[in-house]
Amino acid sequence: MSYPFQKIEKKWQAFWEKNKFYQAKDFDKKPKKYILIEFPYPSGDGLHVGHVRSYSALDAVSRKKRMEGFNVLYPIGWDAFGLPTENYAIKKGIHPSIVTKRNIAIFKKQLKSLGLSFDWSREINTTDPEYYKWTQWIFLQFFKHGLAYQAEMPINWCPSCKIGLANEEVIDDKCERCGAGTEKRKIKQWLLRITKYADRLLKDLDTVDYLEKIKIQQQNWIGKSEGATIKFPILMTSDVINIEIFTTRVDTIFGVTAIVIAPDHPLVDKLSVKDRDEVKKYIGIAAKKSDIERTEAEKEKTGIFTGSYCLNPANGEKIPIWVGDYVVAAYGGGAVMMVPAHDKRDYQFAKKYNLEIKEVVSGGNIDSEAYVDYGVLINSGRFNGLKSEEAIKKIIEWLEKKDSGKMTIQYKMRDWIFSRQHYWGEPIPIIHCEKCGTVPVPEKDLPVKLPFVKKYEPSKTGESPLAAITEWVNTKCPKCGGPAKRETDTMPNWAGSSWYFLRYIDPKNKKSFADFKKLQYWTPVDLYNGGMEHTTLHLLYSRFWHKFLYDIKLVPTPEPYAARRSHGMVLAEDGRKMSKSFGNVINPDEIVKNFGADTLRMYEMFMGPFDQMISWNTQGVVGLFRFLNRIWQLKEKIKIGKKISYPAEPETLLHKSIKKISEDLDDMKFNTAVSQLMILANNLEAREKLPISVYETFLKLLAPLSPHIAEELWQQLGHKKSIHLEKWPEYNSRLIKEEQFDLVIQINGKFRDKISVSQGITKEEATELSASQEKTQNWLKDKKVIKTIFVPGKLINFVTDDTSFET
RNA sequence: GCCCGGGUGGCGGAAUGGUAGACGCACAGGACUCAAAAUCCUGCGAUCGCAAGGUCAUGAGAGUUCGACUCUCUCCUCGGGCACCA
Repeated sequence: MSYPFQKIEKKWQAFWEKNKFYQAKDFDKKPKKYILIEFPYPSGDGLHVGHVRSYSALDAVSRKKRMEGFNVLYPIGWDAFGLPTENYAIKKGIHPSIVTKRNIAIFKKQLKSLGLSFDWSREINTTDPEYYKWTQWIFLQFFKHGLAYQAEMPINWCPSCKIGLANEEVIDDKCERCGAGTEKRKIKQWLLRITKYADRLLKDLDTVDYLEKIKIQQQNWIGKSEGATIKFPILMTSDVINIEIFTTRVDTIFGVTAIVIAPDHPLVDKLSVKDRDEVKKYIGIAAKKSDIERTEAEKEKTGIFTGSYCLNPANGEKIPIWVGDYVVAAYGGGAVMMVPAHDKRDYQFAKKYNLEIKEVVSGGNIDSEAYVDYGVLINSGRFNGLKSEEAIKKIIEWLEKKDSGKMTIQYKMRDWIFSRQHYWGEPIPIIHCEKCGTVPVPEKDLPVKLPFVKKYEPSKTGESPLAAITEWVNTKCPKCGGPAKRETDTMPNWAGSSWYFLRYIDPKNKKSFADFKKLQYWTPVDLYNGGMEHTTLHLLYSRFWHKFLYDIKLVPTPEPYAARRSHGMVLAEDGRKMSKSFGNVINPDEIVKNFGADTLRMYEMFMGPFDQMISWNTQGVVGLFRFLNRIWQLKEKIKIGKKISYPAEPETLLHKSIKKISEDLDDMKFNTAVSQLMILANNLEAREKLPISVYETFLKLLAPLSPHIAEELWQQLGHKKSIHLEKWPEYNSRLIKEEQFDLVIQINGKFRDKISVSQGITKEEATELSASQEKTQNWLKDKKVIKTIFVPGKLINFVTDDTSFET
């Protein structure tokens, strides 16, 4: 017979909800903790066991923090705009708003069956006009501060979704959402000027506690590099035009044997081209390819000579100008100087097209391969003999004086393309007037509600489906009152998620997105957990929005999240991703039904290190179910123990466990916390009598990870108050130290024996005692001890003169 | 090609310079049962040995150290990311 998990889980879930003690109190006297988990996208597939993993983990942290006396905010909501819903709606012929509503209802029911301590009173939904009103409002602030702008520019175009994609949304040459190959297309797009914040987004990483790998990834994404912009004047009869290139290796400038510009570089048209048709053909082919296709590493680099030349400002040499599709227009001005001797890619290119390879940094053998490291300059005129580092400084100074170059900082990060030609998103609150131009919708007219229409398929023209709703599009200009048209693009789903954590703080506010005093109380978020896949998109975007809001004095902190951790994905039993098409999806409802929410949660905490990817194992679930059943049986021991008085046992293991579990929960090492609970439970089980105080402490340690059974057993003891309102146990550091410990005896670093000795043993005592042991004497026979290493509280190691027999 | 993570029993993993394999799963033997399930007890890296015990073993190889799963280098391999970033 298993314990009645179904009954008790429902009972306590209802009890907790009725008594509202997971509701966070604004301005409470207790110190605050804001614990945040990425809110789910309510897809039609329902809750994934991966959701359960991170939500349970952060729930355990939240529950422990409450028990430690904090006023905890652990909220939840729905990130519901976006393509999956729209695609599903199109396929099934159901309006996205209805699909969303239905999916949320399913998710909510599933989440509630897990007994997570979310503050449901603060639930938010990005598709709620009361919510997206403020998303639009923030966009208007960006617009008013010149950080939102429109530009006609090449974008990634997905021919299947019929939508423009940000670079960030193109994965392996393919559309992130539908998997179709992308191509290039020019469309007028809204962009957010995230590059203006590049330096601060980079620098302020020093002020936050993120996992190191998250910081590294953000740093690499922002990609600051210091170098120089150099002007190469084009040799033409008429006016002086320069090609500006960016390089981090000015020290190799005397080795330049060509300049390569991107096919879409604006100067291409101005060059006097030798064989215009041929060049045009090359450019035409290049234009069709996506960035990733063009710049693919394995692919052979191609290019074509234009027929024009320019001058190397360093030595006055005549340099041919080429067009190469591996040069990206959006980075570093879309032109590079080619130094075959000292760049692998250039070397390859030069070999292919028979360009000169001119060595200017010594140290390698350029006959066989490019030498890319720093070295000493040669063939570089007055700079010969200088080391690369020094030469870079000197050459830039020199070029600066000649007005041929200057120090430049480049970032890899580009501005954020913010337009989507889709229905299921926040309308961009802009009105286009022929007379007044681009006019923001007055704030009093917000929200610009998404009109409810029957047809929401993307139009084949690439325009948003909203463009077809003439009665919505045609409006009056707020400035001049004349006829005008609404912007029909919508926002990407990153918009609503860029600031949602601020809305939890004041979810019902009608006057502002959140009251400043409340923001002062709750921000920054103390702990934010999410997937690694959001490190460079969502995490960076929301930091950007927050910094902007900070600059216009609407939020009190420069950074939104004080700490960021990440969880690993949960894969299927076969090691693949869970997917309907593989038929390997685990439905959390089934586990809850058969074993209970506590078992599911405990299993997911125990299955492996939280930050690593892991495969599901249904067999493993049983182990945790057994464990909870054994805990259920433990109470039988209490009845016996109560009647008899007994001497207090030294509670070393209990106190060690309190310490270990407390630290593990803080460090998000949930698997070893559960393991320690098992060790402690085994110990309690093995006892003749179980003191009630020890049992109660055990239940408290169990409570964050397995809240229902802990509550039930707690209240069975006659307590009227919830265990989740109890104080978290503290350990007594005196009780952790055992008087005796096992001293390990090593001979030449190998374990040979151990003896039980008292804590304060000195090196002399330990040496004498160990040496007198029979085993030790056998091992040391005929050998001379030349060194003795003593590590207090741990071991003693005898090093002998002859180790040949040992190794 | 570059960047970031991994690689430890049959399996998930533990141990961040000091007894490798905690804890759990699977498996085997036993108890209980008419029987099965559940539960409980015992064993469980490989190898030699009757045993005591020894030897080998943390992807491979080298190095540092009294001592290396842990630190350093080279390589292999799996996973993830990428925008050839000049």
